[in-house]
Amino acid sequence: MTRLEKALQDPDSMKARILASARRLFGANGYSDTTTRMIAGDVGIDVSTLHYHWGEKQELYEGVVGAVNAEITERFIAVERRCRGADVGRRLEIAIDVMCDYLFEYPEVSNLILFGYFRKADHTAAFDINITQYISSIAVAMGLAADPDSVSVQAKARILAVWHAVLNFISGQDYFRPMLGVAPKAYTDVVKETLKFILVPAFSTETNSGTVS
Amino acid sequence: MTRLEKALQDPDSMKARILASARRLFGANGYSDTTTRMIAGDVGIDVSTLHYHWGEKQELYEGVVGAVNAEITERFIAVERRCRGADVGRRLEIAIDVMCDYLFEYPEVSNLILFGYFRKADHTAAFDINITQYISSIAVAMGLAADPDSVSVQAKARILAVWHAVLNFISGQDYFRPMLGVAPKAYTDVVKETLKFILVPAFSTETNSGTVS
DNA sequence: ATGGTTTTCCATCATATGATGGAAACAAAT
DNA sequence: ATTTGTTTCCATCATATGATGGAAAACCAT
Repeated sequence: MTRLEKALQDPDSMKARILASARRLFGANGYSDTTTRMIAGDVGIDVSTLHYHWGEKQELYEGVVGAVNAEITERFIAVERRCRGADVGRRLEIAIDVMCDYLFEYPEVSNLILFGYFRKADHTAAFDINITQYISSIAVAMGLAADPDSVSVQAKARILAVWHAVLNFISGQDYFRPMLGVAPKAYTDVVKETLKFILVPAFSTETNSGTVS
Repeated sequence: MTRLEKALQDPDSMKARILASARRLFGANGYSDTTTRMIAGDVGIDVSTLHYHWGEKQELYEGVVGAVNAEITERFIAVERRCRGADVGRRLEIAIDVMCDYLFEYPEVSNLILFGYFRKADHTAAFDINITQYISSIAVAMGLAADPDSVSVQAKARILAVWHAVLNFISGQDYFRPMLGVAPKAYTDVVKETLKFILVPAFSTETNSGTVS
């Protein structure tokens, strides 16, 4: 194993440490409000060292997005596995619990996804956390469609609504928690409860075999 | 009426024209990615003319937020008026229709609200579009609480979830519409339908007099 | 130890941006 | 027409930021 290959895997490597700081800061401030000097300062290195390892700022950002994308894929697969055999209501509860736990643990992920909605930059390739690719498989996992190619517009839209509700509660927590007047720990429970309250009846009381795109 | 007073009311006044451009551009790009030169260029004036009328960039942004806040207040009052006498399900439908129509017409409003969630700047006074102040009155208007002072945490959280679902579908429309593969006009209908599908059953099948904060 | 490779930092550049001073153009009242 | 007050633009400044070259330091196999 060469030195370069090692650097890509060792979580203590400089490149990995920069990535970790970048992920946190991009998630907290967005792309434009995060400077390469901020990230370098957070790691405790000079800005030129950052450029040495990652090249342009955009490449670093793409590195962050790529890592987060891989993580999300992992979680979705975990949800799918845990959903097998359960009915629709139970599947939704599992999905809400797993994704809430993940996103509350890594709130920058939620921010990065939402930031992507606003970026003017071309929404191509590795620069966005692309939820598109997951939607259909989630619909199948939730029992809303038989196979990924025959998911109705309605089903896709409903998945999106669920997903968004989760994201906003996470990203807006500093905003909403004081408004609700609950402790940080209680907030996560309120969020889960609210999501289940809203989503489970909607998806349980219909057959969802109605309109097809 | 002095010249100054006139300038504040006339929508063709330079100050008003700057505000209109600023609103559109801040909404499209966010605060940091919108430069005073971009706004001035959009109006067709020099950047110093912009500063002459509005002072610092932040004051201009606060002007935008203030105007949008006033507009939103107006719409909420309209919703409340149109809801009187209807049952919970019908009230939700009215609220969804009115707010969707408004936000689809002025998508920058949705963006400005969501941008506020991320801003590190102190969340005080005139700088945020502050949804907090509306939540309780909406809960009452929707029939989820008897008076604004006794709105449960759960009811507030549910209002938030509804509100967010709307905002995300608007702000993310360039992102989601292609994914759903529907025409722009059809998209608004899909959004309304989806929101109603998800929200109405949840709020109709319970008494909502359960837990109180 | 030595020589080559890799990594890190200092100094610096080019550009973009928020902001301002002052001159010129314009408007309005007398 | 002259004066006074307002508005607009040009030139400019100070700062922040992305980025790079090159010297110094650290690392590593021999």
